Amino acid sequence: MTKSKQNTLFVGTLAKGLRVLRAFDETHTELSLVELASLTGLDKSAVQRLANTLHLEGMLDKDPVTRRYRPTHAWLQLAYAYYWSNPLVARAMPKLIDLSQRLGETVNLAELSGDRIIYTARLPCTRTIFAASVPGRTVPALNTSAGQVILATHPSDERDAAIRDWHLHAHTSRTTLDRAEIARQIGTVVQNGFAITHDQMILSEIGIACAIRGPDSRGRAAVHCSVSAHHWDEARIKAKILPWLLDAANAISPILRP
Amino acid sequence: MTKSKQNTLFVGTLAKGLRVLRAFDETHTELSLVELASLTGLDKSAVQRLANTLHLEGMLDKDPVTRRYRPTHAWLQLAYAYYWSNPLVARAMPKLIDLSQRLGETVNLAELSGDRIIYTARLPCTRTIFAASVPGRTVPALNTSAGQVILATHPSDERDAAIRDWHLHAHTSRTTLDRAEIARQIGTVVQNGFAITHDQMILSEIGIACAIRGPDSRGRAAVHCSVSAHHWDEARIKAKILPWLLDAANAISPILRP
DNA sequence: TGCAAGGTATCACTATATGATACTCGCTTC
DNA sequence: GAAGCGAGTATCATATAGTGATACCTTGCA
Repeated sequence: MTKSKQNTLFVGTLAKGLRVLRAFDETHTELSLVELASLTGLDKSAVQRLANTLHLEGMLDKDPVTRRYRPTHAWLQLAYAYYWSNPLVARAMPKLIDLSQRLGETVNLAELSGDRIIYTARLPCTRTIFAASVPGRTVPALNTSAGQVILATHPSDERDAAIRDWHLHAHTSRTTLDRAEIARQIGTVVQNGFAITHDQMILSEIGIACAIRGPDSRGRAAVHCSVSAHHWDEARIKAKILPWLLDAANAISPILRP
Repeated sequence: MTKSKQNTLFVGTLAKGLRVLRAFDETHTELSLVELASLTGLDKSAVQRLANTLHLEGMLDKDPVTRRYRPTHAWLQLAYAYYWSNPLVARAMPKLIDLSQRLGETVNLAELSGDRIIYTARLPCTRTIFAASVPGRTVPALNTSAGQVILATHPSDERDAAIRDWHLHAHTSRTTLDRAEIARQIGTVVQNGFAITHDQMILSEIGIACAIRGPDSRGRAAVHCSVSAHHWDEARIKAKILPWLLDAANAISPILRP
């Protein structure tokens, strides 16, 4: 009704239910009925039914006193099912663990998802902030070393289109928002085979990434390492981190090199 | 129709859509239409519509050649939202990281969910198997050290009811299925304040757990450590692991001890 | 070449979701 | 402490939106 539904293959009610689930994020950790209604754009009655159904189905907890809804453990179980369906994670995990213990620094598996990077596996270290210690976080690909190193493996026309069109977001005051500058950076990534970025997601953080290539040699994921600028400079990173990072990325890649 | 729907507050269509999502698990990583139909008990047409909707909404990928469905990154994003809604994880994470680096062994945050334990945060080490390296896995509480140590903080009537009624599952040939034996074990856990189990989830694995207590001093979660019986015996565990595990669990507990 | 199994598309029907309305309960506020 | 407000809950007549039977395609196998 609100918008013309595609056709008879589309179940609007289910789509609305998903809107309710997706209303929850890092800034909306528990929501009341009216908050859900305003976030989803659905009317109060609909949200009442939908949220109640999700509650009965074990997808939403309901605080008996405040009447507010929050995600349940079931959300994590879905993630668990996801992990089994993603063969890359299983192949990467042992290498990532090795790498993490060798470096003593935060190590991630990053995958491209549309124009964003999603961190699918994370091995945090002592200094890691919370947002970077749990999996599932997504950030604009162009703003991250992982995104840049993946993009650098793509044909140049796709690359140019991505640099032109993909979304950017200033997570810090020093996030690069200048697309020409990003294009230049990715140019050097193409040469080097690795990417290093500074201060993009949080200040004084350095991100280093190497691409994991598919059988077609196209990158769809990256091994990513995040370190503090207070403890590391580029020279030491290139000497002490990069070789291992490259090794790990290559070991994970299913590519058949002749 | 199939079963009498509760009442007008329940949206059957949404519930069916969730059935489709939950059809995926460790043994069902990608599913065809008819497989989905038989797993969910829904008819082919319904699954067709539901799966198609989930696909259009970005919850299911569809392999263009095999026509099979699989979970998308969105499932992990839900997990990310979950993490922000669970305050325990944020509080526990730094302590768990410390602990993991100090011990060099696999460390988990385990929470009680019905009669099961769900691992909400995991810090794997080199020897960790895949299933134990990704979060969201659930196992019967009675069969795990984490479940036992949590249950040991509950009033004895609840404890007895749980030991009598909760589900068990033999993951290995040596999993304890004798409820009297489990009762005995939990009895000693009550005395000791920690739990140690052998060979319950996989062979030659030793699980050690300490309870995280809520403000009412009731345990709802545990810090859990998993080590190999080839490298550790109980004496060394008690000397080298337990003290740190207890410390971590206490540090995470929001309980106010006088 | 023909069959079987799985995926796709269509359609008339009515069960099912809809959303307006009204009721209840806790709060502030005056 | 009455009045007003905001939020959650419950009910109901209506027609929209999901249903599931059927038929059509496509693919793989014998």
